Amino acid sequence: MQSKHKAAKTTGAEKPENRVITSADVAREAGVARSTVSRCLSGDGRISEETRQRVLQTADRLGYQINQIARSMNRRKSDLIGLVTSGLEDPFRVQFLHHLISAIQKIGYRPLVIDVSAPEHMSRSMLNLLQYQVAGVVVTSGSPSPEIGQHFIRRNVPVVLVNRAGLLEGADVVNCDNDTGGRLAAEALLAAGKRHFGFLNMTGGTYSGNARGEAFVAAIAPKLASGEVRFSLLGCDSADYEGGYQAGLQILSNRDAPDGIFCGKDHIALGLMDAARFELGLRVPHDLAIVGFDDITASSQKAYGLTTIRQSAEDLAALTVARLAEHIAAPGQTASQRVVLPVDLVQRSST
Amino acid sequence: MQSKHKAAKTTGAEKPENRVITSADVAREAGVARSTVSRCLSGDGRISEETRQRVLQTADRLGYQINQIARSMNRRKSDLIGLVTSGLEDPFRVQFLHHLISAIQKIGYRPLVIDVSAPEHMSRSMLNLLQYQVAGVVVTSGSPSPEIGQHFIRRNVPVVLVNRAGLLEGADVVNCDNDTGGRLAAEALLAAGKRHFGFLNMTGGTYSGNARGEAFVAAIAPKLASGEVRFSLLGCDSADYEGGYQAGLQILSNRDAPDGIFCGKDHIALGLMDAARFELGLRVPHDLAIVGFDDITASSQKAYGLTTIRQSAEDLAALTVARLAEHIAAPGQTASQRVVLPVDLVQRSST
DNA sequence: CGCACAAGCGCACACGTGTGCATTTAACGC
DNA sequence: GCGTTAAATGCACACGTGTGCGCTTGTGCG
Repeated sequence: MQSKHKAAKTTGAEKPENRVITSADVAREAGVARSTVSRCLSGDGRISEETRQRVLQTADRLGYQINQIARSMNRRKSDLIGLVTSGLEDPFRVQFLHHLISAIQKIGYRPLVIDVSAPEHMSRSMLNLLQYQVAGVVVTSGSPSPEIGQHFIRRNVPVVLVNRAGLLEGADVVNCDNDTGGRLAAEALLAAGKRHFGFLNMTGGTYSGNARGEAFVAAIAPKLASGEVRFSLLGCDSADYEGGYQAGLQILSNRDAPDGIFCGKDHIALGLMDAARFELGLRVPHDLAIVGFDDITASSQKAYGLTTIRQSAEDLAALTVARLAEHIAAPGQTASQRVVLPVDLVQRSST
Repeated sequence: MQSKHKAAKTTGAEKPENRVITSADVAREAGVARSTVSRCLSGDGRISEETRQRVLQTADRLGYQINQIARSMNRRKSDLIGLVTSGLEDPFRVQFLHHLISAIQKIGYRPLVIDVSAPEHMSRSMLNLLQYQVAGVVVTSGSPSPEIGQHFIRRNVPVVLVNRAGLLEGADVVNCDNDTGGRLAAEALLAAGKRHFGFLNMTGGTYSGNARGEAFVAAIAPKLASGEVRFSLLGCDSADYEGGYQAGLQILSNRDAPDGIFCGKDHIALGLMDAARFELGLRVPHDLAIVGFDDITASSQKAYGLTTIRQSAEDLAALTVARLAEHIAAPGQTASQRVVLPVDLVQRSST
């Protein structure tokens, strides 16, 4: 080994093509110590502008690429941010991730995606993130156990939950305003002149879905009590187009079906709408008014024109990264926070 | 420093909560050398089953998580696979990434996503991947310069291009069968009784788009020469719904518009279809037949029913990972390969 | 001209793991 | 019982970087 190194040195630039350039190479070439190179790169310490320029220029000339692995090793912290998600099937989540990845890169970090489609592996997968010395974690799917959360807090790794239940002690939570959303949906359906309401979401449902449904019911509670309106809790098997479609076939073939349905997610609403229009011959919104939640891109397409509660994926991502950045800037000193993203009603042709 | 360590040792298990468990802790606890722990974990070497069990059990009990950063440092190779993509706006790319991430995890690796929405940063961003000692790279967007590719080949890092031009010497290429796709599209439109064809894709276009258009033209070339049919090359500003929609408004308001249009991607086709149906009052497929490419999930929804050329995102991902796995198993010894994924026509109501 | 002080720089250690090689232990044959 | 062999294990170095601390060099003041 040692002799090999010496050989490489003595032969000079004979076989440079297969060697990886390290900071030592840059130092030698620039005629300074390796530590000086390091200080130039991190902008640290007391380095003369002249030396600094020379080193940076040399590094560039040699095509030096810093070894992030070695740097992470030394710092005991990488510049990776773990993204815990359950696949890319949910269109809104994709939109969110799109902006999130972009925002993470913008603050100089890299996203490390973990797919936890199998919920039983959730704990193991999240712990695996610690193996990469991640600088932070964003959870967009699944509900991490409090025990898992402790591991991250203990290591001062900030965790942000997005549109999830805030069970996790010490974790930040970024949520859209489900309460207002549910209320706006109720108002929209009331304004459309409907009187028999339904809330359709995946059976069992998620935290967000349940919160939206409860807010919806709370908003119509007075009229419900007076018998002025009716309400049915509806369920579907999956939280997507197909789930909404199948549920629509079943629910709407019933003679006493609701005429105003609020769906927990847009994708479900689109399936419901297609079942109503193309299978059961219902007119939307005349026979059935529909309100969704999220405002995914498909909802605004002419073929649908879904009235929905809009939450901005971009703002949600910005808030998430802002929380992370704050924790990273002051490790262990920033109190966890709960942030709520405003929503608004987007009126289209389904109400 | 040294004294601090000693203090921690002498106080024993007094403050274990804030220390990160290393393999040395496991070794001490299990009464073996640290190297033995390492050998147990990697399944390497000659370790008695008894020792092995005891070590693994101890590791589990202490909640030991191997430090991947340190491991990568030593191996000079991480278990990360770089995913070069340009955002998550294209639905088919999202479907592909979904399966790709899943498949990558299944072979024990982790995806590191790099967003190269700004094409001018492509080179820099790809080179940055080398900083993480990635085990491989998948390029799903942009066209890396040959010069960049050399850096990866030199380091024996396999690169797979997916549905991209195969300019990159030494890189593997996984493509869907654009030629057959273009031909099938032509046959479908001919069978629908159309005679004035168009090919709509983003102006300038991508490698895939151009290949599809050329194959389409080639398939109708004889009839074109005999004057039996006509052909127009159409363009739109963006490769998405909005692009197809705007192009549709402009193209179809023309009196001499095509009555059978093949689109480079489904998403464009959906926009075109909506413009035709809801803005210009055309009947699909009576007045205008449309064929797309990809078979994204939205295309099969009742509101669209788009006839399209289907490529399987899942198979595409499987082929991609298979190529990577082969290169990783035999570094630098596997010749680069060009793989073609079959496509087929999915007949729906738009033809 | 001598001394003090500050700025710039280099030495050497640490991070946690993998692995070649030497060493120890156990088993077996004569 | 001893020598030989193979299996099991431990030692120590290497990977590339960040950084505390001490050394060198230059400058200004008395």
